[in-house]
Amino acid sequence: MPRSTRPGGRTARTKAVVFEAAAALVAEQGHEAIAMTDIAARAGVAATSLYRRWGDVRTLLMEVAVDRLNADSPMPNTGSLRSDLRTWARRIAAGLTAPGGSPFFRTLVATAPAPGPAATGGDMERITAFGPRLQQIAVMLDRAAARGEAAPPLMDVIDHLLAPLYMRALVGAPISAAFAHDLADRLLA
Amino acid sequence: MPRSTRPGGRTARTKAVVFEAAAALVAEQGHEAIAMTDIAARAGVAATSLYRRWGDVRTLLMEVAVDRLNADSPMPNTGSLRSDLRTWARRIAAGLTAPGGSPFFRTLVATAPAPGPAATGGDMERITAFGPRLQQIAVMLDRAAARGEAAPPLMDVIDHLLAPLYMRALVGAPISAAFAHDLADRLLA
DNA sequence: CTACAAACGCAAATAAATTTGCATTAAGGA
DNA sequence: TCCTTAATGCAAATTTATTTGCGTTTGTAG
Repeated sequence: MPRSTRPGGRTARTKAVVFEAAAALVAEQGHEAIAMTDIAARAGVAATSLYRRWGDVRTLLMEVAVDRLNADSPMPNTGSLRSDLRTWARRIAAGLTAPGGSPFFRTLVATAPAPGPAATGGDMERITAFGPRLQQIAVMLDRAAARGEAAPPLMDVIDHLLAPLYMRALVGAPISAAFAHDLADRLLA
Repeated sequence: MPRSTRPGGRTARTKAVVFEAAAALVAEQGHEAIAMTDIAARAGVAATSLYRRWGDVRTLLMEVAVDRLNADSPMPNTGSLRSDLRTWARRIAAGLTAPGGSPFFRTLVATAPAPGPAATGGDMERITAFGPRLQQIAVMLDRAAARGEAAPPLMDVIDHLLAPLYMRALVGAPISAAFAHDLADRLLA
């Protein structure tokens, strides 16, 4: 299987092997016990290079987690919001239950810098990692609104679709496709 | 304000100062950059003792986080499930928005060992830290059932009350009392 | 093809964390 | 009160992580 996304530069190449090594370690043993040294050894690159490029393990692991979580699949566009949300929720559920799915979300949470002080004004975009995902949801909702369907606010999708799924991933509760399906329906009820 | 929960033993005394020091550090700078050394210095105890008692920083921080999150307030018992859930949700919201509230949940998530492999069977009890809380909810639901009220399953409370609240805490989204209130109502709808 | 600069590897130096051995203190029971 | 044991402090030893200096490789522009 040819890797399309790996243009020339040596830089990109080493980044690829480093990310692969780090991701493998995260999937295998979780983020907690991983040292910069481990990743370097597994990737076959000098630890020095990792320190120079990413500074510390947390930064590197966070980038890896973001990278994995944002591996974006095209948004469903079935013609009805309900159907769109269903398949989208199922897709997220599948991603979380996949081998090494939830470890990356756990890693992101653990490595992401603490959110700002009060958090009085903004929405979820404080964690930039979720930016792309939120954009996708917004597109889906906008399309529905354009069709004349009643679309829930973005924050509702976060609270009642994303939150239960991710929370279950965090604590290791089962995440079935049926559950994702029900969440979508419940959101539109 | 006298601290009632601090019985004699030197052991308990040092544990208290260590927990206080660790909690203060977590509240101030988050869990990510805290070393065993820092806690020892702040608590005024030898780092050696901390290593001997807790082994490593993660273990200690996790215990501290659990300790804080389980500082149990008595469950509301107003006579109606709806009212109970409302006040209970608001109480959690208040705890999360309080200074240093969400950092402890973030710490727990970051330090808790990765949940078991498949997670096919069980419920949320895999993370033992939530055990007490879940017990409390179960009591509340049982009381309602005993009164003849229709009570939602425990997992629904987790998915639709706890999840949105804690998820918002994780990402730094605003958590208002009104929001908690609405979650309770929505759960019973 | 050549020259340049960024990224890299390696080894040494440094700094920090963690362990270990031993003396001391304090709690609880006889 | 005295004795026993667990917990602690302290300093030294050890390991591990991180930084630094320098020469080498490798893209890329000219």
